[in-house]
Amino acid sequence: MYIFDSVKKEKREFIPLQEGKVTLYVCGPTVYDNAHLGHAKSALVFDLLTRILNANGLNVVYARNITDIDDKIIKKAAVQNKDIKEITEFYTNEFYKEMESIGVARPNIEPKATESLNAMFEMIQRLIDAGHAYTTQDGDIYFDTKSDSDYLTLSKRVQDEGDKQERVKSSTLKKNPADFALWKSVKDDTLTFESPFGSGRPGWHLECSAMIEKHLAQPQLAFGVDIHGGGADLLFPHHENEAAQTRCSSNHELANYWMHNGFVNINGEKMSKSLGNSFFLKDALKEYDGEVVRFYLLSTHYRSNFNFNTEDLATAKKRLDKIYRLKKRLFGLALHSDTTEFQNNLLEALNDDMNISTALALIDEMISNANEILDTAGKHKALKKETLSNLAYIEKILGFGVKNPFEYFQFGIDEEAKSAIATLIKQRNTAKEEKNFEESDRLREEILSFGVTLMDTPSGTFWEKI
RNA sequence: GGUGCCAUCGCCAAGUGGUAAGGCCGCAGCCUGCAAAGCUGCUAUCCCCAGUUCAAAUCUGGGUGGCACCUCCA
Repeated sequence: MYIFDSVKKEKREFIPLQEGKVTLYVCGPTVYDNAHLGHAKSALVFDLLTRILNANGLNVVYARNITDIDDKIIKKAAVQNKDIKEITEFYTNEFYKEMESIGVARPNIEPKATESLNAMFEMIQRLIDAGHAYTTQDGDIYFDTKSDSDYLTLSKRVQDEGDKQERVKSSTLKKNPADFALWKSVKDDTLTFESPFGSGRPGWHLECSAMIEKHLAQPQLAFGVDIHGGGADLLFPHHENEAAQTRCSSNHELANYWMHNGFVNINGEKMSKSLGNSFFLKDALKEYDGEVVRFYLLSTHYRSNFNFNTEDLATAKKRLDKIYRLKKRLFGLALHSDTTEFQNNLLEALNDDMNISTALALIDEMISNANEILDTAGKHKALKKETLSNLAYIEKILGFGVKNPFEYFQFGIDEEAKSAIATLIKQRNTAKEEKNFEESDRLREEILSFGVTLMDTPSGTFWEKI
């Protein structure tokens, strides 16, 4: 398998630190609001990565954190006049539910900042002892970026002392504008923790380093984890700072491979609070099955910038529909076959830095071939076996086609409408038997008004949500 | 201002030295009572200019046009 390492900026063959095992850490959400499409994209990308690694016979230990200590959370709690914990628990659950709806499996480990404080304290102490951190007069503790000669080697930024730094009105007590907080001494009591350094709260960058050390790292290895991932915006300063913390407090570098997924834009613009164009996952899920959203967000290479729009989402649905129609065609059959050439090719494509486009092209080709043969030789048992096996493989490795195909095509149609449609179909079939096509066409128009389409097949008349 | 990324058919999107995958849309046909679905066929020389090479969408240089990060951010 090959992975593009966004720090070395090249595609590298993936060789795990320990044979047969992979440690993966991905920066998770700060739980103060619902997940937007960007969160979904990131979760989806690393869900896919995990599946591919598994398919290669590797045992993946995947950790994704929940940041439940943050100024934004405090603000939200204040605005809504709610308890901090109420906010974080609510949005953590929302996150889990939303991720589940797009087929993202839960990571093995989901550490929370509030549950990892001791690990952070230990790391701060070691940084202080080693001369990499200092305490200011007002009790804040900063990482001394000047003390790390490898600082900025990750993002390959040029240290500039110039006026650029001036625009950030940071604490004048910092030795260097680039220094970042490990511990913020806070006097208010909204969200503070007792520590050996007094009361306050930890800096954001610290939690990831500490969690990796606590849950995934082994001191004897050259890196804390095999793969560290996150959104492209995290490379600097977040990952740069994480890397510095780990480098200076332990005897190894943080990660062997770095992976950063591209951004999701809305109509060509970055999603942001200030632009007011955030697109929440839950809104997309009102219109489309979660798997359609999954398919759409995954259908473009993970490193590319992704421009979200509803037209392309609808197009993605049409492509996913083809998988489900083939599944519907073979519904109820329980046949098995050995690994097929298609499956080998699919994995090979995904092993090349997750080349999803090639993978989807292979799937389309497989579907076409299967449909063609099924059209002409309906009793082709060997092909059916092979096709079912291929569909099962697609489900497992990509998470496409996991639902009951009939239910999939009925997304958004309520029970009342369903029974009404069923009645009308019966009436129409009667009319058809009587060769009363005028009446059957009239009934079809009536059925279509439910926003569905009809298909007459040898095994009966079916409808699908358009 | 600094750093980096990108520019391929109407739209989405692979390919990164060997002569342009795939999907959507469109057109023609098969199938169908008619449809829908499915199937078949058809549709680009890769932003511009110059260079390297037997050979470039792919490498180099120069343009033009987008975008991202440098501040919390997936």
